[in-house]
Amino acid sequence: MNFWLMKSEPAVYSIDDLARDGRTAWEGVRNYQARNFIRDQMKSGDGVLFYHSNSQPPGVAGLAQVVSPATPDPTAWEQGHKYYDPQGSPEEPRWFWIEIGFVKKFPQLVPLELLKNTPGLEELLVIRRGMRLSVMPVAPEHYRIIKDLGLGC
DNA sequence: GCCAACGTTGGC
DNA sequence: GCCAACGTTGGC
Repeated sequence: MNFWLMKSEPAVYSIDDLARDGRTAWEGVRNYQARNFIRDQMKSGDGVLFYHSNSQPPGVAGLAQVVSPATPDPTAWEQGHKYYDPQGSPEEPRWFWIEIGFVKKFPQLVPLELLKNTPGLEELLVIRRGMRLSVMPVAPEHYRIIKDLGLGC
């Protein structure tokens, strides 16, 4: 079982939206490194930290889990779609998505600032300068620490 | 709104 | 294959 952090702008899709929908397809990943994580490593049951980016303040808003295997992202060949990519096709898919399911919204958001100041999280990727991946791996120990912070343990 | 960091594109 | 230009991300 692996653990991940996935970024979303809450103005676009928030943890509350996920709570309402129950599950959602993570469409629109158009970065090869993130694509490779999705396609090659994400498995049903993997734990997900749902991160709110571009918000006040940014931080981890709750927990989700992977609920589907990776499948081709069909928005890539929808002409006119925001995520349309003319270089892909159903025969040779270039981009993939997984679906995530809602697990829990934290009673209060774990702000980026707290992640930076929590001992044991020094190596967490999301606090690194210039780390812009929308999907990134999280060490099991880091996941546990952040989950405990979020749940108030 | 600013701007640093980074990925991608495309001319050569 | 190099690298400048450009677009995007995302914290501040």
